[in-house]
Amino acid sequence: MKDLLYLKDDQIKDFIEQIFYAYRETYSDPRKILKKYSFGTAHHRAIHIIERHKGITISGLLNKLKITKQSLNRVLRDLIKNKSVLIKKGEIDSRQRHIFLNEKGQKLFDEIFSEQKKRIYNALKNSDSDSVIKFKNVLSKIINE
Amino acid sequence: MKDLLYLKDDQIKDFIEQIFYAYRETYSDPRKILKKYSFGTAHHRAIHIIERHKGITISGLLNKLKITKQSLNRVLRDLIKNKSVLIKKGEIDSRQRHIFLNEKGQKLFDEIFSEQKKRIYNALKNSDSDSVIKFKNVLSKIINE
DNA sequence: ATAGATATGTCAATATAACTGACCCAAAAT
DNA sequence: ATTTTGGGTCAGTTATATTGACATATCTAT
Repeated sequence: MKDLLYLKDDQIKDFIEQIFYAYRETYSDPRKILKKYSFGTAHHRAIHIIERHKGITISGLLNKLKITKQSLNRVLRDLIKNKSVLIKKGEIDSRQRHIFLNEKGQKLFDEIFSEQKKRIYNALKNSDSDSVIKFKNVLSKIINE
Repeated sequence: MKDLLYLKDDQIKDFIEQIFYAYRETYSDPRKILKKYSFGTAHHRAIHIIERHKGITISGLLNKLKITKQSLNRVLRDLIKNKSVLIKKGEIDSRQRHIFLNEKGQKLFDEIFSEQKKRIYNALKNSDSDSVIKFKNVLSKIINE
């Protein structure tokens, strides 16, 4: 029989609490850097996804961020004004906009990432690869539930 | 030599993105229930921590939530007005306030939790206990970095 | 060609949750 | 007796999101 002790409510409650802390800490590390550019976490999240999904469209970004287009628009306007982000019209479908980080944006991303990286890197460097794989798998299952 | 392939930047960037999704999804599941009571995620987080740390003081709560006392005060005022939360003066140090969920608050918590539980439970039920333990360990390391 | 659907942009008002800064009181610690 | 600590509160502001309405250009299907 399967041992389901680890699925007791208290364990699940702990996970819910821990997921909150992990998110909060991971995303608060680069706040000083963001502040230098007068950006906030909303800008950070957009930059992160644009870097990971180069050329993503507006609706693609909306699906990942799960915010309204009005909210996204404010963020993108700031990033465009700052010349961190470049928008290209779609070649196949010219209604679409493809979003890229330009050189300035990539440098900003790198600066942000180097702050965030420390926490994750240090957490993982003493873990075996099996732990890391299993961590990733469970995390994916939580997201795709 | 240790295999550090899994510590490549792209892998770490993925984790940063995944942690955001995991947090967002986990905490958006019970929003409809919260809305019924005119509460938001700020109230939810407070309720969760009060349930997990019964009798916690104001400063204890502030340390866990990492918000200002002005912010916490708004949330607690709402919870007290709603009669979900009970405040007791400290017996040893009467400046302190110990915070508890009363019956109504516990019922609200249970309702919220049952919504959140599904996601975590389903994610974990088909994982072996080793995966769950390792997930927990890595998560802890990320928080305590 | 035209009608409808889709992708995006934008105006305005509002909500939520946080912040800073300034004070206050009561009780504990020194 | 004085200082420090734990907590409460007023006022104003900022960051990020929302709802709702409407506009424009382009693509798709008939």
